Amino acid sequence: MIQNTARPRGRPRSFDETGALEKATQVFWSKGYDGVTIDDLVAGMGVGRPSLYAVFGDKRAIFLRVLKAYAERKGASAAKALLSPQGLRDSIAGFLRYAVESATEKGSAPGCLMVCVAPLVNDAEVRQFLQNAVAGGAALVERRFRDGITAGEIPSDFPVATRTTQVTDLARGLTMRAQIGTPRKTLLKEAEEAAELVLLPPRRASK
Amino acid sequence: MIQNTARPRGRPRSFDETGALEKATQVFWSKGYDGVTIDDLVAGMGVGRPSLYAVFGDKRAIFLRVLKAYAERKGASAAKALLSPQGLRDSIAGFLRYAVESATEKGSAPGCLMVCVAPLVNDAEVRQFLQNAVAGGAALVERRFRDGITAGEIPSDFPVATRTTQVTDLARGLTMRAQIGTPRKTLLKEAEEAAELVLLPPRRASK
DNA sequence: GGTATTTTGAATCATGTGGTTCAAAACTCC
DNA sequence: GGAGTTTTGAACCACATGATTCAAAATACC
Repeated sequence: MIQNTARPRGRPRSFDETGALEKATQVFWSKGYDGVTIDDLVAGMGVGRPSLYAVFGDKRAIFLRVLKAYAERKGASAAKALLSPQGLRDSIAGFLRYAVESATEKGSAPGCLMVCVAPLVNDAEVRQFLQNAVAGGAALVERRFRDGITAGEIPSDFPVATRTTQVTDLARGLTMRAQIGTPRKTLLKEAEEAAELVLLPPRRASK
Repeated sequence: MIQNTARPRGRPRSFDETGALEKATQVFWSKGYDGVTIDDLVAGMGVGRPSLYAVFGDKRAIFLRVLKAYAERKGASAAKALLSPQGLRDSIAGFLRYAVESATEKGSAPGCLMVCVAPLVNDAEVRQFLQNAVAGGAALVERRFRDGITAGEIPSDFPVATRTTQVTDLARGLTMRAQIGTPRKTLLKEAEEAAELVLLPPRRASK
């Protein structure tokens, strides 16, 4: 029998691993990648320096773990906002609203780790991860559009691919404006308007 | 009589002031604000350390000068793309194309100093400047829409304010995707599609 | 209780970084 | 050509930062 709750051998850790990573998220989020020092992480995560290196590795490794955990959480939330049973317009608006809300959350820094800070990190692995994450987000939106066609909410010749990148680009724009201090209320209104925009019927092919 | 070409008194400078600032632009652009060290600026600008401090001040002061010069140049170019004599759709598309082109220029880092890096700088004056610059850019777009109404290119009830922020948000989205490596060709196509989107006729008020 | 095992905090070290000093160099003016 | 003026490069300083070491502390196993 394997004891599932078996404690490991030596002195127990004084911190929670995933909890410390969440705190690290806040540190990177508020200071950017290059802006954080190891001392910032030590202070923010509540983990001693030697333990930090032993458990997580150096700054780059910590950021990668933070980024992946963050992407997973945000991806799940975005999927929930997008795919819960509701009309197409509510889905798209919900997606954009979620982007705005998480970028203007009280208690967190404004903006978004993946949209605003990660793209500036000069690291091949971060880049690669970001590109995949971006593609994943777009795939989610695209899927919702296709479901909308199946359900008859939009015509079958709706330009799904085009509108998908437009939704994500608009979300990026809203998020960046959150970063520079645009108030939540303004952005929420614009999220609704953006949803309406991308659902407008395309111009009929002329001739 | 004032001698306009009078050389100043002592040893002449070995660098061109505005030229050095342009080189500094590239340094900040490619490394971000927190990522650059004074040594990076010394190497990139071709200015000795003491001269750098004497003429420009510290890193923050240099960045502010760089940002202002950059904003002025880009603002002028954007205005040119937007307001040159052409149809409304070409104007909007030209604006978005310009955003993409300057964000994917060979020889410069990808992205945009004002859209991608400045928003992350944690400085009150930078923030204030950015907000003004953003408002100024939007005002330019809005003006073009209004001219379009006057010229009869769009109906007088066209939702100018809404579409204006959408154009700028889409531009931000395209620029951020340039930053993470989306190829110019893809983005240029999307710029055209974005211009088409924001010129679609709004839904008629129902009822 | 004693031993093995793991984590922790404090101290430590080498290096990177922001910023200054100072004598020599390169000019103009007389 | 000499005096006055400004810039320059090299050296320098204090401090922040990344990373490691090591004995003490806290636990499980026997």
